[in-house]
Amino acid sequence: MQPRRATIADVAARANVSSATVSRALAGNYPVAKDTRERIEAAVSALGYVVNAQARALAGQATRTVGIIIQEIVDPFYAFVARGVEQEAAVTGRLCLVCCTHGDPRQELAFIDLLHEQRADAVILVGGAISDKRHAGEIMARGASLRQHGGLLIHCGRATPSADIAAVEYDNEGGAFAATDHLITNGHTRILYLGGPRRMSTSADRLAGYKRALSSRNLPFDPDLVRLGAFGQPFGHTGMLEALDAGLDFTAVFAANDSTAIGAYAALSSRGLRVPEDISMVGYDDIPAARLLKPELTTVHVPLEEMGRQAVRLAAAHADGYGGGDIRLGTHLVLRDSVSAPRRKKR
Amino acid sequence: MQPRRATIADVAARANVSSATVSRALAGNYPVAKDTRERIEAAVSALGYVVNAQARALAGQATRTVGIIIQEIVDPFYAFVARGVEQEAAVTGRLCLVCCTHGDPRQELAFIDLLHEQRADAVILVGGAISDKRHAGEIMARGASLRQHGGLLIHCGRATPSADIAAVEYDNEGGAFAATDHLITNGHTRILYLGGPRRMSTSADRLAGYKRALSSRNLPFDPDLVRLGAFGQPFGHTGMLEALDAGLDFTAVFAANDSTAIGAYAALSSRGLRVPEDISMVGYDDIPAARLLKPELTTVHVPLEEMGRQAVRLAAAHADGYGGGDIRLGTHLVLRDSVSAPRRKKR
DNA sequence: CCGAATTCAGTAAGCGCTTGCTATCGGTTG
DNA sequence: CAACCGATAGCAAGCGCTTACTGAATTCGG
Repeated sequence: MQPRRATIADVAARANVSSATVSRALAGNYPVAKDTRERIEAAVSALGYVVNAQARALAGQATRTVGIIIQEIVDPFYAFVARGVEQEAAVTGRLCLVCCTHGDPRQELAFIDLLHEQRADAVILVGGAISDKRHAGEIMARGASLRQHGGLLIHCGRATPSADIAAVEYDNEGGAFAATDHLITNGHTRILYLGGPRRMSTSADRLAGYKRALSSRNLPFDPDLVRLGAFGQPFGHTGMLEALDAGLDFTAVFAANDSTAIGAYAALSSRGLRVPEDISMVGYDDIPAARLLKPELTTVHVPLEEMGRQAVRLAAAHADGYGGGDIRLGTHLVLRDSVSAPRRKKR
Repeated sequence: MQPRRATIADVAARANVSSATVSRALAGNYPVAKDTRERIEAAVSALGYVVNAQARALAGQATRTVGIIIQEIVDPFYAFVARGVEQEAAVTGRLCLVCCTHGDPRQELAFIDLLHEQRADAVILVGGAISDKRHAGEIMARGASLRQHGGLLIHCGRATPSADIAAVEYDNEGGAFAATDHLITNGHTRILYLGGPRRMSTSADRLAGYKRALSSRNLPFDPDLVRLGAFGQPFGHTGMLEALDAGLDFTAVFAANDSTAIGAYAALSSRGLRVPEDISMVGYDDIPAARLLKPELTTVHVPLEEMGRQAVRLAAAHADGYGGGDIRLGTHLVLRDSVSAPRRKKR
């Protein structure tokens, strides 16, 4: 049906040279006489020739491809990391494959395999993982296999269980510490920790920071003030409502991430409670929506894009044979308007 | 350095069969004795064999890949389309390459070429384009080339200038008409049209809907009430401020998209004006942030994800030889809280 | 004016996988 | 009992491109 796609041989024939010469003229990595080059270029455009990346890759060139595996492309947390990856990939002349697991760990494994088959220079795994021994084992095996074959598995903001897996981390626990400490500094002593899945490293680290802040100020840790469930608006809403209905005594809430805070805001407002007059709140991640909230949300900034960029740099370094070590980026609290001193004489 | 990557030949040797048999056992599209299959599977895992997608593609298999070209991955408008594409791609067993142009038309062309080289089944171009004859010509040429080679260029929410380019559109003008009409129904006669780049089809269509609504109600069109500039929060903010400072007489604003509306909200609030008591507002796109605003934004819903899905279906149909026609989806107004009747005796 | 360096082009051997065709073998038929 | 058949397996020809090697001009130092 379609006219057979032009190959390098067709171009060569039309330009009266050998295919080797065409290849070299196209790659530009070998001297080719100007006259010859022009004839080749003419033939290329006359034929509408488009090189076949597959064939090129097969014949020994690197694929110049990185894969990124995230949960959700519309979730700003992942989107920003992806943007960093995409940016840096473009800068280093690579293509970027984006895969979304929608939270399914098996998908995660399947995508790693897929990207391995695609001979991606690196596959970047973003975000916390459920803490599951078996799954971690599967991941490790793939990390080893990838590395053995010249590729690289990179964890981005996820605990790294193996030397075969590179990592770009951020100071998750430290951010949580800072956030909690800020609340304490403002006079809060009863702080609700709201949201985040139970068995996920990201959650666990944030909770750890919260606890450490409490204890470093000699405040008691009250397990009742920890309401775990999930990241995200829905849980933020219901979780907040439940905390309120349970008659818990608290003057501030540390939301496990900004989305959770958004849900919590709504819940509070539906009960006629104001932020920060009645309840102070801090979030985590510093997604753009944090500034859309009224009052604007005080939250912990995570260098999402930069993490993505660093991951690709790691990949590039690895591909070039430099063995860069793991990377750890800082987080910091962004002060906005959702925190104030607790009301006197609460009740 | 690394142990040479195992090939199908290695597996074949270890399993005492020919590479053809291994290939067939792996593909599962040809009878292979159970015993043989098992030996092959054992060899595969013993060797840690991973098929080479490049070689497979070269040897005649389709690449099962779609490419999507968007401006910005963190912009919800694009992210939702991308999500639809990604979802449907996953369902049909395809890989999805995401490329971001950051608004540079040359990047757009470069990415089309890149994806063509990758032999993507389809390349999906999302969002309005600047209206530039020359650029449109370049795109058309690539659309033709792609189609000639068995691929397909698909425009998603962008005017389609050529029969070689497939399209998934949405009723952009109709949505704008509905939004404006809604404002008029609520008693507004002086409506500010705010935002959107000058020479972009998306902008133009929305403005056209605005004008048609006006004229269908016999209201005069006042060019002063049209403030074009760009999509996005920054312009929404400055544009709104300028309109206010110019002493323009209006009681409602139709923001070219939700981001613009977000900026406009902020500008209004910084001048002590309330929505909708002082000024009513409608947006366009219905991104999640529209519900984060207070009051929640009345806006036009665009079936972003569905557009992405449809685009991939179109691609799949094309790859299978069915020539599906272009697709056009509807839009509808989502009523929330940002519109009310204009204040009596304005001044 | 000669051997050596330099420039440019061609030959051909793969890269790893799929697949059309052929070959083998233990039954089936009529 | 011979012609056949279905189920399996192997052979070998590519898919389109890169890249050692080689070879032939051309240029250049001395």
